[in-house]
Amino acid sequence: MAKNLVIVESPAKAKTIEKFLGADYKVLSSNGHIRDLKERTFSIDIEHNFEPIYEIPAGKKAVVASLKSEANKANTVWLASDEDREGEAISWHLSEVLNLKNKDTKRIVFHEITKNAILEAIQQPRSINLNLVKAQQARRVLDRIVGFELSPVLWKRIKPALSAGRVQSVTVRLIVEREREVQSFHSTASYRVVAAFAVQDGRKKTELKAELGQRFATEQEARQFLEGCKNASFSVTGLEKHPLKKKPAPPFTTSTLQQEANRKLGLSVSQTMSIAQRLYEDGKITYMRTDSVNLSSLALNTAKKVITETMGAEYAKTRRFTTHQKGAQEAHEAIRPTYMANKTIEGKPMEKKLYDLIWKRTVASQMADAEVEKTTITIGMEGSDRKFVAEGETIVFDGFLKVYRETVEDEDEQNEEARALPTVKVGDALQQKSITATERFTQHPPRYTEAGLVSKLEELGIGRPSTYAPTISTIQKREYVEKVNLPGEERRYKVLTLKDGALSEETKTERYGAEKNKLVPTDVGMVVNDFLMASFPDILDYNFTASVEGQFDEIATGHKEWTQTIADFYRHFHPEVERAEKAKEAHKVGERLLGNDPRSGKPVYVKIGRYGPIAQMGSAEDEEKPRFAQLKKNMSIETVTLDEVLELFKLPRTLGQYEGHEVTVGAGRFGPYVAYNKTYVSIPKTSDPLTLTLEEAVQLIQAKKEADQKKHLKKFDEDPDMEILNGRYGPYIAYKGSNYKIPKGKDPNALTLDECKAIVEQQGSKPATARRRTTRRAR
DNA sequence: CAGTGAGCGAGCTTCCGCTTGACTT
Repeated sequence: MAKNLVIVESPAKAKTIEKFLGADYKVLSSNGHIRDLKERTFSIDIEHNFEPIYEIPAGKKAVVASLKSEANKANTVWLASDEDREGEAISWHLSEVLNLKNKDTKRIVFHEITKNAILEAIQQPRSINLNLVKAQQARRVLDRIVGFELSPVLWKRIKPALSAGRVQSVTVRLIVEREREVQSFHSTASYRVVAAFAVQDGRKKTELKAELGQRFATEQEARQFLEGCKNASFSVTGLEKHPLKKKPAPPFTTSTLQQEANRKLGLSVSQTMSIAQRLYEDGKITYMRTDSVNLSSLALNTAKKVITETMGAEYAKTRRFTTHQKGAQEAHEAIRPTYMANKTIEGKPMEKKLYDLIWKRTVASQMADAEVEKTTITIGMEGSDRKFVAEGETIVFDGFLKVYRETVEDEDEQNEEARALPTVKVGDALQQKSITATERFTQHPPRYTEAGLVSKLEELGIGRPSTYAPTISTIQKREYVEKVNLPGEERRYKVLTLKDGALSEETKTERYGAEKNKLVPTDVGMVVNDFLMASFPDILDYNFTASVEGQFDEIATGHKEWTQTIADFYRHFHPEVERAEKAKEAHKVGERLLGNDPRSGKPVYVKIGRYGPIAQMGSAEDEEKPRFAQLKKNMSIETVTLDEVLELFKLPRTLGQYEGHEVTVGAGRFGPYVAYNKTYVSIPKTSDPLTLTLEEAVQLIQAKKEADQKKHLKKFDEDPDMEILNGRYGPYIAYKGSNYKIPKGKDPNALTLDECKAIVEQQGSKPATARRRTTRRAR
């Protein structure tokens, strides 16, 4: 029997550590937190000093039970959760729940999973830091208060099932504000002038391209300048060379890994995390949720060895990086290969690629600076003080660039690939080959990618490595933002070319502003954001998290009582909630009056309805009930016009009678449809619901009837619930709202009721329970 | 996956941070 029980947070970590510690130690994991505020209810007793009401979530009962029994058997329990606020709280909850207070219990910490680090930690046990635990409790309670008091206000004032919180609401704000910047951006044009000169470089003829140091605001100025160049002579007036050193980027943290995996491999934030998780569980990389750029001494040494052996000693340079990020807690190492000597691994293609990225980034971070010579050639024009400038780079020593180059997001054409320039000397006369002035446009700021957003959040100190991916998915699930591909637009631009003494003009077209996988706010996102900004400016402030973090630090150092901090916050926050809840305006939040219907004179609004953005004609006080119409996908509350909305009210239309029933055309959740005697038929995209005739509608109805007949293959008189249907994917069994697959090789028409029952029995009610679980989780 | 189609309405919804697991057709 093991005398010692060590409890860590992650099972993969437990496995590794057990190997280091030997037979006297059993290592188990808590799988993160084992206790939390009760689900579904507020669970903070405001009246009694904000006393939290904790519970062990259903999913954690089994873990807790097995920890309890092992703890009872052990002589000493070592609490080895991470060394940060959350980790300290995990240890405290363990100590409470497993009833360890009267036992020999020791708290230990380590930042890296190496044998030395762990043996050292065992030598330096301490007790649980209760101030740190209180700081975590304050964090937890504050988040619950904010989330559970704000969200219901949104249900009441905007629409049900929305949510707000310290992290997610600010994240949405970033996207909304960026979108508004994009929308209000006005592009301006200017003319960029580039000259190509013929140069004799040693024995070969080559070309030197240089850009005029200034752009022209108008075509006329550009034209004038080119005219002036016709007979001008050019010569080299300046030649500067200076050495430049480039340093490698630090090894990966969660956010930089997400960033680079997105740019280099096209992975989404959550894809990156799940692939990294597999690598971690296989023991191939260190922990993937970290904000630290620190590497263990073991890693530093082996990196040096690998670099020296494979590339030469001049390529190695040991570097220690330090974190400057706001709120970083550095409980783990940076993300790195566990064994630096493994340049490649076995695994699925994406696992290999992500590993390769991590390996290169880590190794590069321990390599020498790259040495570059930067050359700047200035070209003068006789009789003018305008100058052309050419910049070039040559690599003197590649250093870390041999292994890894960080991708920079950079769509600006000015920064062309740095290249070597031909050899010239000051005074050389240059012959012009061509000079062009090209119309260029300023560009709006780029919309956020998922990874770009994470990096912004990290910069602001909002959220943690473990929550970046979930936060991004929450705001998409709530439909505050969506990931879109924007095709961009075409535009025309002018090019003026001076060649062989003649000036010519050409108009070209280009596509611009195309964006892939970018985040844009929905109508609901914008309305919710505007409402929160107006009612809770403090919570939505980009510095809110940083400022409460400062207070949590004071609690952690024992300078403040946690209940006092929360009481101070609650005292001014709660009245704001009550005010925002009560404020009874005549119209709902986010409503916009577009004008009046020219036929009825009734006012036409757009707003957020229970099921999303809608248009409303007439008001609730009118005798006649108002009419509603759902906005189409591409419409936005902020920009839609009265005429566009009036189109929507042209449905439903009545087409006439068919076999004694009224035939109407409506627009529903799934697009336009024909309704007739309680049956509904979707209108195909090829027909226009506004001009559809009665004859065409009847055709659709008949086609649907036929399809329905084919659909019901078999019914059983003894059990009307059991049916064999023909679906899009072939025949299947439908029974009490669930569908079941017919086993291969069976003739669906020959099935008996008993056989069907057996199939239902065999496949069980699994599909229904599975579905329920996924939807529950989707909330 | 397999069908869906109202009317602004009860029910119920929600936070952040630690960690993995499992319905696969």
